[in-house]
Amino acid sequence: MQTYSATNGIRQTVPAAVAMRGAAALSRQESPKRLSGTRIVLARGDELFAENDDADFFYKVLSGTIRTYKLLSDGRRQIDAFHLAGDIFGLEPGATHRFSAEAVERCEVIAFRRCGFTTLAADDPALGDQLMSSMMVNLERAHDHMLLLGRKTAQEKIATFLLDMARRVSSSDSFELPMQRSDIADHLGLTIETVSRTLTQLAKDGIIKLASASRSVVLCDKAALQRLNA
Amino acid sequence: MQTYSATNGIRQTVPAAVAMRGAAALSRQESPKRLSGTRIVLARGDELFAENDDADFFYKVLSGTIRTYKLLSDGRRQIDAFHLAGDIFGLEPGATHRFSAEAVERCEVIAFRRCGFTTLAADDPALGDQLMSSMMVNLERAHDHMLLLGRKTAQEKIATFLLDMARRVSSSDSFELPMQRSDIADHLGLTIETVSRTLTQLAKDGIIKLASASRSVVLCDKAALQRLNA
DNA sequence: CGTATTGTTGATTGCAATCAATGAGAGTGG
DNA sequence: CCACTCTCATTGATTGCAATCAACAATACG
Repeated sequence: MQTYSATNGIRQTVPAAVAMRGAAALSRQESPKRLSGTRIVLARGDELFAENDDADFFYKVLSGTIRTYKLLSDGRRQIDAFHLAGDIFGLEPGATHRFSAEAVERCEVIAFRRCGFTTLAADDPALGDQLMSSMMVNLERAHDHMLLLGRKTAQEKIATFLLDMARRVSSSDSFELPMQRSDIADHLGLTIETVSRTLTQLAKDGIIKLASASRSVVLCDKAALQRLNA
Repeated sequence: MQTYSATNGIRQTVPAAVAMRGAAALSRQESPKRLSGTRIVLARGDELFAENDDADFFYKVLSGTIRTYKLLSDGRRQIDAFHLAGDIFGLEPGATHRFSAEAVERCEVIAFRRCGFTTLAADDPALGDQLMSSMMVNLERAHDHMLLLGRKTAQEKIATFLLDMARRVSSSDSFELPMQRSDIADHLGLTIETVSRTLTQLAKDGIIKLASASRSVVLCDKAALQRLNA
């Protein structure tokens, strides 16, 4: 069952409009010859799938940002990754998803029906390679992130995060963070207060600049950040 | 270049015997028809590969325990996984390994030469599925572990770890831990002192029993551990 | 313009890290 | 066989980083 987290924290059924949009796109675009996906548009906060949903599809981001996360029974959340344009996620070894996925901001994604991998690879070898490669990239990012979560200080976590986001969302050292402080906190294993304090401190030190809106960041001293990153 | 960590912490070239054994096995076992690997035997502490080594091979554990880990420049270590019999690891998106691998105890592994994935899958579809599946399992474990590292307390981390090890190394609730406290600490993002204290406390609470050698563990109250795990 | 949401800042607490010392085995050589 | 050493583990005292508690500011939104 598709659900999303409403702002009040209560889980509700996805608006019918979202489900319909998906279904319409499916019938319109599906082709027998080549693996093609269903285009889905998500608004900020919409849920794509939840933990324990059937994993009949996996996804590729066209635009926007998706967060995938797991929850503990008392509500503590760990965002294991932010998926940006081009990223593939949601491929599972079992029949159900082991984490949830939501739109951080307005997103377009393509849903691919999951099928036997070899059949798929035989049908389209390039896609097979791409999928395998994407799994390996996701795993590599997970390894890096485990090092961050297990062994880095708050300052080091923020420095790593900023460098990583700069590399992924922008060609320059100036960019807009797509997510809010609570998302950053739950990704880095911190609280929102610590995220805020640490960013403020880096700004005071002249290492970064924060705009008044505080979603836009300029990396003034990348070398200093990289020193915190090692 | 293959190296291993000597007990004094200085990295040395692998004993010629190990390298030779591998080479001999390779020429003896390699067959053009079916993908076959090189059997390698590792002693406790031997290094299989290091970060930035060429990733020409990936590995499957036959027996024993392998730890894969990353280091920060100042020596802080994060063990991202322990690999037990049947586990596959070391497959990389790039040309080099992004983490190191060492034997926690005496190990037998098979090294498979890495080659284009589709060629491989076309050659042996079952193996292709197995590889993809193993990547997905590794990624799933990584997700679970990120939740642990980012959001669980010391007690919860230990509880999760014990339940996981029990499931993987033993059919019963009584088993031997293959690794020492420092390995557990670097896997869970704790110090050895905290690992020790937490295990002692669980024993005092009657939830587990530790033998004098303190490597052997009995889970007396699995339900209590599972409560800490959720 | 008022309200809800998101972000910042300050005071204090608490969990796990650090510092320090001791204990328990395993292996070695006299 | 028994000191001796070395590694690994435990336990205690104290510190410190980030969490928690609390209040307020800024921004977005209907």
